[in-house]
Amino acid sequence: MLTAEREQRILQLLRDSDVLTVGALSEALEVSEATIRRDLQGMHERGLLERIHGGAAFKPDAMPEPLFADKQEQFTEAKQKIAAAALAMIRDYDTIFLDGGSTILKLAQLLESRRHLTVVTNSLMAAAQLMESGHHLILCGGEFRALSRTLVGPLSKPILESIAVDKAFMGTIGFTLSDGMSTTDANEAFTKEQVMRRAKQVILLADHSKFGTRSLVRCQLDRPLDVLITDAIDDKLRQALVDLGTEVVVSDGSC
Amino acid sequence: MLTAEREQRILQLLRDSDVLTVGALSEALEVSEATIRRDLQGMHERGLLERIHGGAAFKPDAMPEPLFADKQEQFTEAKQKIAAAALAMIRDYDTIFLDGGSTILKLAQLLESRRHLTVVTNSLMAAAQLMESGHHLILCGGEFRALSRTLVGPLSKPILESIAVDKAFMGTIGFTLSDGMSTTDANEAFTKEQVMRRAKQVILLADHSKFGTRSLVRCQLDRPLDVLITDAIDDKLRQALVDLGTEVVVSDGSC
DNA sequence: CCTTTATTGATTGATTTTGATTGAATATAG
DNA sequence: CTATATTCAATCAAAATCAATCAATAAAGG
Repeated sequence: MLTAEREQRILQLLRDSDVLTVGALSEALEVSEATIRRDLQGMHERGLLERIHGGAAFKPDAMPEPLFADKQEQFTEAKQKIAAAALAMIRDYDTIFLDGGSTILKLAQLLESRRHLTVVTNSLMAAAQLMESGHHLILCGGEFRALSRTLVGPLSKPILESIAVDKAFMGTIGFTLSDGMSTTDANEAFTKEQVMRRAKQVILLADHSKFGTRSLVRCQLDRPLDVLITDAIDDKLRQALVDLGTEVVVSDGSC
Repeated sequence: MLTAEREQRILQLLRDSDVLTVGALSEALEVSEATIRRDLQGMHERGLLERIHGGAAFKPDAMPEPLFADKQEQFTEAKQKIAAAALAMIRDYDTIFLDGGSTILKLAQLLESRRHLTVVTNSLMAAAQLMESGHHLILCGGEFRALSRTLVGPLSKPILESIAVDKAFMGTIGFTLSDGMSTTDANEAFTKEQVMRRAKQVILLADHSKFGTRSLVRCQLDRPLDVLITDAIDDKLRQALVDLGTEVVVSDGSC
C-alpha cells in the first residue's frame, strides 16, 4: 500500500471517529505501528491532524490558506538546506528571534519538530506559520512593511528592549565583508539592529546570492556575527569571516 | 483510552449532569482517580470546565469563545450591518484602532473605501486583511493568543501608550450593564483596557447575542462607552446606556 | 545485472502516561 | 473551634508509547 493511500484512509477514519490509537490504525491498514507513527508524524508536520500520545486526533480546520502568503520564491532548495542546518542549532525550551525573509520562513516551518520554544518575531509570515504550533509566540509591534511583511520602525524598540533572546536568526538583502548586512529600508535596518543588540547569539542565514551585493542601508552590529549559515561560500570570504571570529556553516545535503 | 477521547467524554458527561465527582468520572471512564484529576486540571487550565472540590462543574455563564478557524459563523448578516454602520463613522485620514473579533474583521474588509487611514490593531486577521490596502498599518506587539488571533498581554503596553487613536473599534465576548465588556482571557482584557484608555472615542461593536452574557474577565473602563453599535437591543438596556452618556446606534438595513 | 535509494518492520533505549502512595489542604460534623 | 473524613498535589515505580536505529526488502536507475 502506498503512503498517499494510507494517508487518505487515515484522514477518512479520523473524520469518523475523531480519535484513533496507533494500534487501531495499524490493524485497520495492516501495517506495523512503526509505519503508522511515521505517517502520523509526517501528517502532523503538514498540519493535517493533531498528534497525541498514543494516537491521533482530528483537526477541524485542515490546512487553511496560510495568512500573509507570498508566492515568488528563488533558490528554494538551497534555502531549505540552510534552514535545516539552522534548525540543528535550536533546542527545546530555547528563546529565539526570527527575522523576515523566505529563508527564515522555511526555518519557521521546521519548528514543529521542536517543543516549548519561545519565538519572538517581527515577521507576519513566520507568525502565521507558527500560529497553531503550540510554541509561545511573541510579536514585536511596529509599522507594517508590506514588501517584506514585517513589523519595523521605532515602535518596535520598547518590546525588543524588554526581551532577551538566546539566538537571533536573521535574514538580509545583501552581505559584504566591508559593510556587513544591508537592507532596503531604514526602518527595517533599525529594527534589525535592535534585535541583534539584545541577542546572545546572532545567526545570519544567507544563500550565496547575497554575498558581494549591497543594499541601501547598512545594519550596524557592534561585534562580529556569531554564526553564518549558507549553502556555498568562496574560501577568501570564509577565511576573512573566521578570522573575525564568525563560525561559518556550509549546509550540504547531509543535514 | 487516549487523553483526547477521555476529555471529549468528560465534556459530554458534564453537559448532561452539570456536576460530576472525580469518583464517578473515574468509574465511568475506567481509569484511576489520579488520571481524572490530571485531566480535569488540564481542562480547567484551558477554560473548558469549572474545577470544584471533589469534582468538576460545567461552566454556566462562560460562553465558549468562537474559534477563528470556524467556518460556520453566527449572525454574519447582523455583523455585516453593524460593520457598515461603523464604517460611516470613519473619515479619510482618521487614526483608528481595530480590536479582534469577527465583527471588527468585517469592518476591516470595508476599509478599502477609505483613503489614507492610520490603522492600529492587535488582530492578525485584520492586519492580513489590510495588508495590501495602502493604509498605514501599525501592529501593537505582544504575546500571540491563538484562539482569538490577537496580540495581548503586558508587552503591548509600551506601544499602545505611545499612540493616540481617534476612534477605537472594540469587540467583546459578553456585555452586561453591571459589568460592561468581558472576555475569556486576562491578558486580552488587559490589552483592551490599554487601548480604550488612550482612545479619544471608544466604539463597541456587538450583536444582540452578546447582551446579558458575561465571560470570565471584565474589561474595566474608567468612563462610559462613547458609542455602541448593534443590530437589536431592548429598550430598557438602551435607555440605561443613553442615561450613562453612551450613544446607541441600531443598524437596520438602511446603511 | 548490479548499484543506489526508499520503504518497511523489528529492536532498542528514552520519554510519557498511568495508578498507587504519601503528607498536606480542604470540607464537614459535632 | 476542633476533630474527623475527604480530597488534593506531589512523588514514584510500572506500563505504555515514542523516536532512533538497523537490517531486510522493494523499487529505480544506470
